[in-house]
Formats: sequence, structure tokens, C-alpha cells
Amino acid sequence: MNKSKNKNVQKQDLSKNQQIIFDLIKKSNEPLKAYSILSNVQKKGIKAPLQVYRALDKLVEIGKIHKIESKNAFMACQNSGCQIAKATAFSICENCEKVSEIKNSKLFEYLKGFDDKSGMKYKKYNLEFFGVCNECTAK
Amino acid sequence: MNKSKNKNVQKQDLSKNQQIIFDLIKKSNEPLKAYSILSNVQKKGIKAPLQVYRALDKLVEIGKIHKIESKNAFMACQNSGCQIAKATAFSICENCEKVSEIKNSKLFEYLKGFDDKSGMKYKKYNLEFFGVCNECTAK
DNA sequence: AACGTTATGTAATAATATAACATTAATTAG
DNA sequence: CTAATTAATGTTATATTATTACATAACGTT
Repeated sequence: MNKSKNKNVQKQDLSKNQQIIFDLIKKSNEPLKAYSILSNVQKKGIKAPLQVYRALDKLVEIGKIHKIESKNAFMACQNSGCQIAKATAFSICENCEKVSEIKNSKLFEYLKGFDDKSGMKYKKYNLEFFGVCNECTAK
Repeated sequence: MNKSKNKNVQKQDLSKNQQIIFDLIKKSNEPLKAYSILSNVQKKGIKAPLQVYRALDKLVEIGKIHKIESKNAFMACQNSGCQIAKATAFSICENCEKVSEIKNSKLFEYLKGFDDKSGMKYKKYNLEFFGVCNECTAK
């Protein structure tokens, strides 16, 4: 019974490795690096770097996680439904290393509509702001 | 004589290795990777990765070059006087891999003034746009 | 000249990421 | 349903990117 389980579910199912790795990243309050992920999932049977990188690639592709390029690290998407995987913005504290995904629809709209004179059609962007966060400034 | 040489020169002198590596990057019409730089300057006596990375670090720090984070590659600053090393924006063609530095004062002003509710003080940003360039679209 | 700072040289190794190949599971077309 | 196709997995080896550690030399100041 219950054959209809998941029938009309929009949310794309993740494969076993993808789910394990996504769960780990989601639980984390900081961006995780690939080899740190690896050492955390070895007890679950994921043994090789490539298994991690393949899952990461897929998760990035479907927008469940983002890569913080300046840190070679990955964090779960914080935006509703992960709809804006192709338009990412982060704030990074240079002191405590905290990274947050920026949710700002004006910024999003501005950059989405950005058009220079090159004639290039932009499909995607990634923006990383660096500074000192509130907590660190207070100290 | 000529003791006054460089006395009032604003332009900071580069060291030998820095100059060699900057010259190479400047001549290039595409971003260069560290080990590609290394193999290109070995004839000039730079033998080890660390020599390259040290020069690159310094050149990035003083704004003569920028790192394209998504490509782990370096290109010379295209903006006048390299004054905006802390505010960088690039357009990257996903087809031909061409990278250009974006010079757009409105974008620059917009991002410079960007302030979300986090209270974080931004000192620096890096923005990378991805798409398909004119030439590639035409094909 | 002595000092602090910046740059260099060299070897070793750490950290990040992919290639190549074999196999298995899931999806879909006939 | 079964063949065909696509997506995911497993495994080994290796490529690529970057840093640690330590020793020496050059430069700029006082």
C-alpha cells in the first residue's frame, strides 16, 4: 500500500549520497569544505573524494547548496525554495569567517537587470561581499 | 647622479619576481593560472610555486591584478590606476571562457553603497557574471 | 652599523579536484 | 515487460592548486 507516496511531490528526490551530504551541509552553521565533508560521512560509507564531489556538483546544479568560491566551501541555500541558484550573494566576515546568504530583492533585481555595453547576455552571477560583521565589530 | 629618481613617484616599484610575473599577466589576453605562470617564467629563474604565489599575493594586494575566483586564475587590472581593487566585477563567457573586467560606475556606486540589515560593514566585494558573449552568441 | 621589514630560494607536503574505468540502479521508450 | 538509456555509485590513481617550514639575501631606516 501507499503506492502513491511521492506521486505529486515537486521536491526532487535526492539520491542516497546526495541526501547524506545535503543533510550534513544543511545542519552545519558554516560552509563546509569537501574533504571535511568526506571525513564526516565516511562512517556512512562514502569513502572517496569523487563521491563527495559528484554529490556536491549535483546539489549545486539543482540549487540546494551554493559554493562559496573564495573559500572553496559549500553551504545550504537559505532562500525560499532555492529558486535563485543562478543569482547568489553572500556576506563574509573577514574576522570570524561567518558567511551568510544575502536575501535582498532589490539587489537581486538590480543585478538581474544589469546590462553593460558588451552585449553579453547574463544568465548567472555570484557576488561576495567582505567586511566585518556586527559581532566582530562590537568586540 | 639622478639620485632623485623615483622620489615623487606614486607608482609603487615592484620587486624582480613581482615585475616578471606582472609583465606576463599583463601581456596575456586571458586569465592565467599559477602553474601556467610558473612554467612561463622558469626561464627567468623562478623555479618554485611559492615564488609565484608570493608574487601573486602581493600583486593582488596592491591591486595590479585580480583573482578570478571561479577559475583560480589571475588577470591584470583593467581599471584606471587600479584604484578599485576592493571592488571588482567580471563577466565570464561560459562558452569561450573569455573574461572581462566590468567598468561600470553605476554598478560600482550601487554596490559600494549596498547595505543590508545585517549591520555588517562591507569593505570589499567581488562579483562574477556568467553568460554567453557576443561572439559566441553570433555563432 | 644595527635593526626591522620585505623579498627571495628551496624542499617538502597539504589541500583541492578530476580522469579513467567498471558496475549498479532508476527511468523511459518500444 | 524488457531493452535501451540515463543517472548514480564504487574504486584507484593522479592532476591541480596552494601552503608550511626553514634558511638567506636585499632594502630602508635610524
